[in-house]
Amino acid sequence: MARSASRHPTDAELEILKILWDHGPLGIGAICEAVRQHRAVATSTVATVLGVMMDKKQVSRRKSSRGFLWSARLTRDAAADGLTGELVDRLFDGAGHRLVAHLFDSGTLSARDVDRIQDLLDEHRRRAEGDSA
Amino acid sequence: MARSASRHPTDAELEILKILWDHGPLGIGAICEAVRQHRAVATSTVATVLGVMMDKKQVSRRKSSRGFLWSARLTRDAAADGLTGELVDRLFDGAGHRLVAHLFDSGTLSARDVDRIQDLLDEHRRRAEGDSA
DNA sequence: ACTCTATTTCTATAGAATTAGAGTATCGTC
DNA sequence: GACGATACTCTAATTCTATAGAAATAGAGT
Repeated sequence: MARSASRHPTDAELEILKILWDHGPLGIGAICEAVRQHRAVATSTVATVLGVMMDKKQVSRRKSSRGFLWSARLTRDAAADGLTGELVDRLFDGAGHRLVAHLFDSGTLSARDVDRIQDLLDEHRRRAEGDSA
Repeated sequence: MARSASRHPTDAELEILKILWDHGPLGIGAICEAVRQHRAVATSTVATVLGVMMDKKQVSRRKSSRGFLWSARLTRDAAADGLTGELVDRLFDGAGHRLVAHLFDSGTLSARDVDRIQDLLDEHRRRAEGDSA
């Protein structure tokens, strides 16, 4: 079988990555347990996905007394970068502000979201000035 | 779950949608021409994708003298909503401001992007005040 | 009307993602 | 040291996407 692939995590991969990001190194039993909070899945399914993720270097593993302990190797930020960048490229021709504009227009942002964005903006500006000074 | 994953446009579909959004109703020849600005593609390939898109109700068509004229039926905003929402759900647990936070942190925003976002924010605030006044 | 060519429809392929069954290995316990 | 539970590997079926060849169809021009 040819298991090479695309640079971004798929749905199944992302589901597992989130679990590993939130709850450190885990055995496959614990991973399955976490997935089963949301849906039924066979252990072998998770194992297969983990194998693919090893090939893609999204996870690493170390031997423990009982099987392996699995960890995320692709960081949350790196994944977010890749997936966000992909979206911006695919839909907004690479212009990040157009994604933000869409968020404002679509009404998916709460008032609190807007406040937080102002804070982010202020901090971003402050840092930019500090760098150039 | 038996995901019929086609809630959102795929890459090939999005490529065609963008062309139709930008240049109104087009015949298949013109669509192919536009795609071929970027890459080689067979006419039958585009036709097949258009057929799938008809099934998914992403496009409509009307008879013209020569074949059909194809139009986008899924709007740009609706597609952006769907794809952006999917990303926010998948990666940021539904919190839009976290997507924006990531954009700031990742350095993918230019200084001009930041300025534009401030404008968007100001306008958003103005509108919100206007509504409540 | 007949041919040329653009278009449409039908069928097929390869690759990927997702899923899981069956078999094998191994740890922990009695 | 045998046994049961857990974990790992191998193989495989299914579905979706992207792709295009071949055949059928239908304007357009002479």
